[in-house]
Amino acid sequence: MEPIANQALLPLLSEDVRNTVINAGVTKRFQTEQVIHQRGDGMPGLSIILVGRVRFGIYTQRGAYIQTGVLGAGHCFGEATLFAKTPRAYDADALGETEICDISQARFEALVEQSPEISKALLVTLTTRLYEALEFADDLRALSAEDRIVKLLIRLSASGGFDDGVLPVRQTDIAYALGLSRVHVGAALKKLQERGVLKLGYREIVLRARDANIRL
Amino acid sequence: MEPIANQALLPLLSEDVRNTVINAGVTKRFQTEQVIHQRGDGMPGLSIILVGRVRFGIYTQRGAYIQTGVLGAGHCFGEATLFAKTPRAYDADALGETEICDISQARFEALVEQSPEISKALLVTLTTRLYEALEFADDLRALSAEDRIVKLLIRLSASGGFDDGVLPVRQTDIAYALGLSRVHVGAALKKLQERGVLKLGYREIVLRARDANIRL
DNA sequence: CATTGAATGCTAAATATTTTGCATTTAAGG
DNA sequence: CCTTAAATGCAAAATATTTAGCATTCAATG
Repeated sequence: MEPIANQALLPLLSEDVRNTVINAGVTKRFQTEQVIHQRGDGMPGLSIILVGRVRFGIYTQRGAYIQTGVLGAGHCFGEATLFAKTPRAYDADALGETEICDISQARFEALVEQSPEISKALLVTLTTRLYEALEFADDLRALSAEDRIVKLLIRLSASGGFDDGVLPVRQTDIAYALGLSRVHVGAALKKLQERGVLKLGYREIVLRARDANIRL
Repeated sequence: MEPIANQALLPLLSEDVRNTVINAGVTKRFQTEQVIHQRGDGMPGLSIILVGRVRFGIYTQRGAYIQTGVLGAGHCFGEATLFAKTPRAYDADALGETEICDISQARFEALVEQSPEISKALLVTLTTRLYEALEFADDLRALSAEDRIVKLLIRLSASGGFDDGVLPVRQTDIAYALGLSRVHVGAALKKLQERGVLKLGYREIVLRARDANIRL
């Protein structure tokens, strides 16, 4: 799915520091679907998405994939390997052609020492993501599946420059993003279409009432 | 429920800095159930729990209460008012006799400027909490209600010094913490008891197999 | 020690959601 | 233009979970 989280790291940094940070790391390219790292990997360090999007998730014991989230360009990941000293918590793979800048722990620590700005930016990013995660969990309980779908679509619509609210989403994407079955998503979307909230297409959804009756 | 989150802020600070921080704030006492702040409140600043526990949650449109989490002594809250510039996201109230130290935004900024150590500690706390929140959301999908209950009990058991795994929990607490109905929790607990995993009591649960067949 | 409010136990009906399986539609490629 | 893999639509059965309501047990306290 789309990158939902706001407040990416890179835009929060001054141009100078941003360049310094990027130059301190090693940049690698990944093709669509290519694995960036796996849950359990050691290699502490901060990774920054320069281009593209990265999907995070894990496989349950029965082999089902659980998508935890998607981050877009400018965002970082792997903070937990630095600050919580834990191995990578999720499998990560590229959603399109993607460039990742990896900064080793040693390099990162030197950078932070040198530019306190980095810590501040990280605090903003992480706080935003924490509260988004909490809100996501709350919504799971407070909102119906239909409402959660509408909320997701509205966010998506608000996030990127899509013409006329034509969103390039597959129903499967919605199912993964929200942790619902495809069948349930399909049924909910059908109801929403009947209510005139949106119009379904092949690989796309046209959002009619951006502000439906949903409180974001 | 109990404080689940690890890596509280205060223990991560050196004694000096910890004292400086606490002295920079205004400490208030709260009785059980007393409201500390409400969702939407302005007042940016960092709040630190010196004594007791604080429960966070919101009310849905239909009046149902959703408990988002509980934080214990040493933890901080209100980061989002500083770093994300948002109003308080949750209603907060004291779970027992509680002492909260409030540090104004101005004071906090001065402190951070003076002791970079504070930023680092905050990064550790926030990262830990972010990944706990993500894991919580994942568990919602990957684990059955029974497994989530066992996981919660094991964590609780591991967190505090309870004799022989005798946990002072009400079934209602579990229901709130996990977002399940009391009936469902009761039924799941009964099954677990039949399997010999635990023993139910009045206002308490005795955990028999701490490591059940659950992968934490 | 009797009373009482809180906590638990239990049941049945209603709702939400997943699983399975197959049919149909769509866009892309040969 | 035909073929094909992916995406969607749909239906039925199985599960999971909530809601509502009431009975019972427990412990605090007067």
